[in-house]
Order: sequence, then C-alpha cells, then structure tokens
Amino acid sequence: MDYQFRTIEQKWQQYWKDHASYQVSNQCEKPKFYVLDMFPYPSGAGLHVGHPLGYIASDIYARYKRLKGYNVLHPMGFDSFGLPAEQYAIETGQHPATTTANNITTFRNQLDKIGFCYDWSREVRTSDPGYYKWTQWLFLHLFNSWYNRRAGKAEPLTTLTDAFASAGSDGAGYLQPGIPPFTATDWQQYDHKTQQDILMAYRLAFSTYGEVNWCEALGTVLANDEVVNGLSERGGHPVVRKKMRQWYLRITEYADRLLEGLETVQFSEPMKEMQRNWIGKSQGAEMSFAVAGQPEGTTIKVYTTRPDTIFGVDFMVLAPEHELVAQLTTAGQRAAIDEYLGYVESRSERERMSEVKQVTGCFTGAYAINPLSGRQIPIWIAEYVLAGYGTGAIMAVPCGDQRDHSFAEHFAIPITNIIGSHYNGHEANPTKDAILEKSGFLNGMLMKDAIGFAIDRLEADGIGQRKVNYRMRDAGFSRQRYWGEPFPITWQDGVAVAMDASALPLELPFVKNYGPGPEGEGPLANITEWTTQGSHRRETSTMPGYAGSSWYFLRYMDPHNTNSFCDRAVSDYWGQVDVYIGGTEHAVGHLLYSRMWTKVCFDLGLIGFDEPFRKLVNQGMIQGSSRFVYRVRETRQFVSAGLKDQYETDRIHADVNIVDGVELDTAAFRQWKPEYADATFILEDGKYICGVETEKMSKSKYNTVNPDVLVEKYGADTFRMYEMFLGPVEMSKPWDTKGIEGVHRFLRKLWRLFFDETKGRVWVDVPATDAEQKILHKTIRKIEGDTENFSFNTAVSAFMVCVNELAEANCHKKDILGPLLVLLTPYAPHISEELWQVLGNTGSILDAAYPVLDEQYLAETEKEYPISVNGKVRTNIRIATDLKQADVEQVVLNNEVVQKWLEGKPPKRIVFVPNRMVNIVI
RNA sequence: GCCCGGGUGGCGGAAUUGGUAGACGCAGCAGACUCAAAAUCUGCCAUUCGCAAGGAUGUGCUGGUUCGAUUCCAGUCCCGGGCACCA
Repeated sequence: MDYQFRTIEQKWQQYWKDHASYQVSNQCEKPKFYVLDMFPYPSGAGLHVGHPLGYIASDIYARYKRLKGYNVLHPMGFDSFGLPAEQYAIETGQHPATTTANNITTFRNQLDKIGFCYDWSREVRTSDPGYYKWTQWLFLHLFNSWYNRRAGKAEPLTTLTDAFASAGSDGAGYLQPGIPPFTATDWQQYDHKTQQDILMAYRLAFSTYGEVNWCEALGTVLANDEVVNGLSERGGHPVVRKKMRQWYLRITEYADRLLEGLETVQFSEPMKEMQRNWIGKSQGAEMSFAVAGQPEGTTIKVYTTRPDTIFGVDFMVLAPEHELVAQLTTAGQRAAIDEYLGYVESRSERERMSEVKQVTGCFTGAYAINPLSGRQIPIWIAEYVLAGYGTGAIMAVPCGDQRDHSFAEHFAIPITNIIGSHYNGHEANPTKDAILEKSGFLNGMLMKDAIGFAIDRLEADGIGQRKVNYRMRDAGFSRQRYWGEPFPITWQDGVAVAMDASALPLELPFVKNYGPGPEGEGPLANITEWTTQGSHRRETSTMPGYAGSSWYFLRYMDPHNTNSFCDRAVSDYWGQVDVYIGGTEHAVGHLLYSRMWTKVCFDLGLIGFDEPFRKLVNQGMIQGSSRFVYRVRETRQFVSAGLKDQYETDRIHADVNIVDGVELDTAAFRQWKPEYADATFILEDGKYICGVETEKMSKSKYNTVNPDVLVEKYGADTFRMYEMFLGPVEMSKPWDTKGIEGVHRFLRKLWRLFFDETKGRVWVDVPATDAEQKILHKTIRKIEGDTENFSFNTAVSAFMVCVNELAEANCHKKDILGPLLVLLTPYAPHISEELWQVLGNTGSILDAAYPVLDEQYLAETEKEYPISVNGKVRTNIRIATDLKQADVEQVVLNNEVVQKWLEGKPPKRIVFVPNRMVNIVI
C-alpha cells in the first residue's frame, strides 16, 4: 500500500466540505484568533505559484492556532474592482462583471485544490453590490464627518455646523486654507452654497481640484502605470498633467495618530519606517518673503526645517504651478517662463523628483527680500519644487543643500558660505554642527542651537512661526473609470449632495462602451439617463481600488448582515486582526488607508478598536526564473547556451514548463508553438541547455508556473511544504520547481513509517523508548517554536530530520507517530488526516490536542565542545555539561591537539562559554 | 534621485541573534538491489595545497571593533520592492 496522494487528498477535501469543518461561529467559548490574508485581485492569468506563498503560511498558522484551542477566523475573498478588468473590457467588449466572475471561479478552483482551511461561507467580493453598498455607506460617513482637532477625533458634521452657528469660524478650532474668518452671524447669513463650500473644506471625504495624467489623443485620464516616459503606454501619445475635479480623503488629519499607532502594533521595523517616511513629519518654520516691486501683502511663504541657514539663502525657487508665478514674472522673462512651463507640463511627478543629471529652471525676473538680512535674491521656478509639498516654494541654501548647490552652479548664482571651513566650495554640506558665519544675529552659534533661536526671532518679528509639516498628502479618492464603486453623490449648482443611505447601494449601471466620457470624465458620464437625476447630476467618477480593501477585514466578521456593515457585537468579539499576511508592495498605500478608515470608524463609534492589524507578517515575492533559447539569426536552428557565442543569435523566452532544470525538452518545444514545429537544435553533450535569468513572474515571459500542475503531479501536501521549504516567507526568491521532489520523497518516507510496500502495515502500538521519545520531543520543541515565529522553512527541515531519525531507529510506534501527525497537520493536512485515521482514531485530526513538550526527554549530560585556538577551531572534546570553568580548563589543556598548538607556552586567556565553546588565546 | 529590504557552495537555503559556516533539500559523482528500469538504500560533495596526516583561504567588496564577526560599526558595489491612478 503506497502513498496515493490523489485519492487521499480528494477524500479529505470532500470530508471537510461535507462536515463544514472550516465553518467558524461568531459565538464560542474558546478565545478568538483572526488570521487574515491580503485578498487577491482576480487577474485573468489565474493563480501562479507566487500567490499561495502567503496563503499557505497563514493557513499553517491558522490550523496551528486551532490545534492550540482557539476559535480561528480565517476568511478569503476577492478585491474584484480594478483597472485590468476594465482594460480587458475595452479590448474584448466583455463586461468586467462577467470576466471578473470567471476569473474568481478559476482562482477559487485553484485555491480549493491546495487544501486551505478558509471559511468560504464568509467570502466577500468588493465588486458585489451587497458589499459595495457598505463601502458607499462608509464613504457617506467620511463625507459627513470632519476632524475636530480639539477633540483629536472625527465627529459628525453636525458638531461643526453647530459650532459655526454659535462661534463662527473659531468654533472649528482651525481655519482651512482659502476660507476667510467669519462670525456666527456671518455663518447664519451665508447662502447655502457658501456654507457648503466652507463645509467641503472640513469634510473627511471632500472634493476639490487636483492634477491627473491627461492624454488628449485618447481623451482619457491615465494611471501612472499607463504612462511611460511621458507618453501613453497604449499608442505612445503625449501625456500632460491637467487639473480636474477630484475626490480626496483627508488622511493628513490622521498623520499624528497614524504615527502614534505604529507604536502599538507588531509590524517589522522597516515596515514602520517606511510608513513614518511616507508620513514624513518634520518640525521647522514657515516664513514669508516679500517681493521687491510688488504691492504689500504679496509674499512668498516657504517652509524650512533649517531656519538657521536663513542668511545663506541665495535664491528662491517656486514650483512652476505656484499661484504667484504669473504675477511675478517680468515682461522680459515672460517668454522664457512660458516655454519652461510648457516643458514642465509634460513631466511626471516621478520624473521631476528623480531628475538629477539635468538641472532645469527659469528665472522669473523678480526678486524676493530676505526678511532678516534685507538682501534681495532672485526668484526662480524649477521642476524639482513640487506644488503639493509644503508651500510649493523653497528658500535655496546652496552651501547646505546639494540640489540647491547644483542649481546655483548650473545657473551661475553666487553662493554664500555661512559655514566656513565646513563648506569646500564644490559640494553642499548639510551639517548641523558648524558654527555660523555671515549670519547676522546668528553669528558664532552652533547651527543646531540656532534653529530654535532663529524661529523665536521670526515669531517675535512677526515674519514667521513654528510649524510642523507632513510630507503625506491627502489621498486621491476618485478615478475617471468605470469598474469601481459609484459615488453616492449628486451635484446641484456646484454643491455635492449625499444620497440617502437608505437608497444604497447605488449600483453601477451597465454600459455598452467603456470609452471615456467628455472632458476626461469616466465612462459613466456617457449614460445621461443615469447621470441625470432631476436638477441633480450624478458624480461620474468611481472610487479607487483601495476603497473596498480599506475595510474588508470587518466585513468577513459579519458578511451576510444586511442591516449593518458589521454588527458592533460581532466586531467586539473578533476585534483586531491578530495576524495579517501580505506582500511588502502594500507596505504603505493599503495599510495606511485601512488604518485611517479604522480610526474613523473608531472615532464614530462604529467599532471598538482603532488599529486594524495587531501583527503584520510580510511575504516576499516569488520571482520567475526565466529560460532562454538562442535562435541562430534568420534560421530555425536553435543553439545550446554554451555554444551560442559561436553564432549570431536572438534570445527568446522558452516556457519554463518544458524545461527540466536548464535542459530543454526539444520535442515539447517543437509542439509548443507552430512556428517552432520544424526547429532544429545544436546540442552540447547531447543536451540543449537553456540560458537562465531571474525576472518578475509574468505570463509574457513564459516563466509562470501554475500550482495546479504541481498539485496534480505531487499532491497538495507536497506543494504546500515545498513552498514553505523554499526559504523564509518574508524573503523574495526565484521559483524553481526542481527541488519539489525532495519534499515529495519526505512524505513518502513518512508514509513508509506506517506501511511497507511488501509487508503492508508496519506501525505498531507498543510503548516507545526514551531515545524515540527524545526524537519526538526535540521535534515538538522545534516545530512549535518555528511555527510561532513563522519560520516555516526550518520547520519543514525539522520534520525531515525527525522522519530520517525515526527511519534510522526503525521506529514505527503509535506513541511517536500520533503526536508527529498532529504536529504535521498544519503543514500537510491531507496525509495527516489519512494516517491519523489509519492509527485508529475516529474523527478529524483538526481538533486533536497539540502535543505537549516534555523536557525530561531532552536532558543532556554531555556536550561536544568545539575547542578554538585564537578563534580557529582545532578540535572537539566531549565535556560534561555541569563542569565548572576551572575543570573545563584542565580538560582542555590536557588535550594533545591543544598542547600541540600551545607549543609549551602558557595560554594568555581561556574563554569558556558554557554550552557553546572554548577558546584558548595564546 | 529618495525610502525600505537582500547579497553565504553548482542551486534554494541553515546558523540557538557575537561562539564549530554550509543543517535540510535539489543537482552531481560512486556504489548496493534489479535481467533492466523505476523506486529505495549507502557513501562522497565550498575552494585550494597535500599520497595522507594536516594546513591555508572562504558568507558581494574595502576597512574597523572583538579572544572570536555571516552576525556589530563605517564606506562601497550589485539586485529586488515602493515613491501617492497597477493591485
């Protein structure tokens, strides 16, 4: 009786289905545990071996926690709105709902074969109206809330209107830019539109103008992804940045709480670091520079973290989009400025930030006046200053900032050195440790100390004030697209009106054509019968991908509730996600957005916790390992990699699935594509050897490996363990199918501990020896520790070691094998169930008790110590573990190898680290 | 360009966080079983010098700290991820 994995896996998958083994209740005596995967976007390409890496890891952990006695919530769903489906619709005319549903079916089938313990009764799909009803509902909460800075939390807008009515603009506690101060009476007398415009400046979800990538030729707004070198990916048409009305989430109000919240969660330090950098909190000063020859009140505001360098300012740079550019530009410079503005319009933000080789800019002709020194300095515009950062203007200090320095050199602007010998004349020095020179009242001060001193002076003189700045900007929340959640908003006379929550969901209407609407609006703008609602017009943008994914973890808790997005009692029971597993590519975007939504929900009393994910585990990417064949130019002859340099060849991707390691299956290659049917091969040593390169796993590179194929060939248990065996979950690594045999052999070897090919049953029910118990308990300790630490690759090797040792010891005893199976269940659930049943157990192993470590089997009395001389290991000696240092020294010095190295000299020192090593220094 | 991560045998990786570098597996080589093959089992397997015993070198590169560094520090090169409309 051999290991029939296909039969076994089908049998148990059916059993789990029939017994609803993975269905989880919201009421349970046991402590709860919530294990969550980042749900996938169901792409048309189906699942490849990279996807399940994190899913297997979380599945192992979820199963482990269940064995440890927890009520484990482990759901899965689909992030099913998104650009690719819409793009596919444009190309093929098929409705995204149809293709998405098909893709989900494919994903589901693939996932099912791997034997995950998901509770599929809780599946969510973000594109399902029953789901996005609640996304819209939450959007309305964001729209109808503002951030009360005094209270430090979001509140319903009614508290703001009440405050305005009783105290005017002071009632809010802060004035938004562009809103003039007003009294309570003013407020009451304002017309509806004025009031609404003011409220819009406070709403957590708000609409204003923002820049998009506009492609005139395609008549559409493009994603950054669709723009390559300033041209559209499709068609290569020019792309410029254009202002359009957009929706935003006021995430900046949460900047501090998003920072503070990081202290309460278990994310890796680099992950926290990335989020902190994204938020980019800095302390500094905002100050105003007057402009020579301009009316009083025309000032340029700059934000700087280094007010100590104020006397080193040699010029100012405005963002080309800065509102004062037109006003300041002198007649003589107008033509040059206009030309430069045309250039900048074609540059993406990314290009503008990363440009270092080529310095560009243009002089406006105007001069600003340094408020402290009175010096006049030229005002330039340059692409490296972005309108959205700080005030959109900087004071340039060439001796302290390299970009300013390059700019000054390039345009021959004289550089003032305020840091004496710390500046070498060739490159900027951003030090804070120099003593200031040529700096007026700051002369002789250490720069560090001068920062605060300078700000005090700015405040005293009324020129500027202390200011905390954030690099993070409010999050763009609208897309000029079809396949996303429609906004539950209509517009009337320029005022956004929220739909009544009772009318939700606002369903996405069917369209026939996915082309853009007029003026760059989304496809919905073409359906006038949908957009026209009496005197109102519906918002035609849709929400971005992260809308649905910002709160999905809550919906899993209560997925079928039609009265609430998630019942409060249920979210109180499940609480935070205990472990969240997903890729680092989501390190910032998705995590910050869902953290913000959670905080808003918390502030509004919808849930009882304000951080969604207690612990985050990052999974590395699985890269593709591409294989290449070399076609001799203008022939149908292919030459093996080792001989390719003797010919002029073209490199062509070969499908990794027809290559064994690096050896091409030439017959399969001929059948792969009609054009290769009559291919001939120039071999080396009788083989065709392929070239190898690690690239992103992608269909177009023919380096994707479908898990179905591997599951079919080796079984789900082998596949699961092999994915884990590849290396640490959090590290990226190339996929290579070659090693999977080893894991499969391990499972067969395990099987042979129970059954022999010829003898049949070999397992026995007799008491185990201490030596056998030691093998087991060593394994218990290792597996439990590794599983807790998400070190699944070392756990798999520990299983291998254990089975090797049991085979060596000829141990087939139930006492040992039973607990071993329980340890193995999370990793290889099918074979464990089968063998558990073989051992005579009734019921599923899913609910077995996790083995308990018994230390008595692990006690050691002796250890083999490595003996080093000057740090180099020279020999090993067995030494009793309880021996004291003096005795150890005696033993070691008596050793002949040690004596040989000592050459009769006395040692200078002997380092003895109990249970580790001995080092003799001579 | 900026931020984050990673570089260890032919390959994936291990190393109790400063204490025997290369566990486990793949590939390879040699052998056993077999008519043969598959499966299985045994042995070898970083580089280099040496018949051997044994020695030297070795964790991207250059330095430093230490009795001792894959591990800590400084610098540097290469690769991957993110940079706000891919998800």
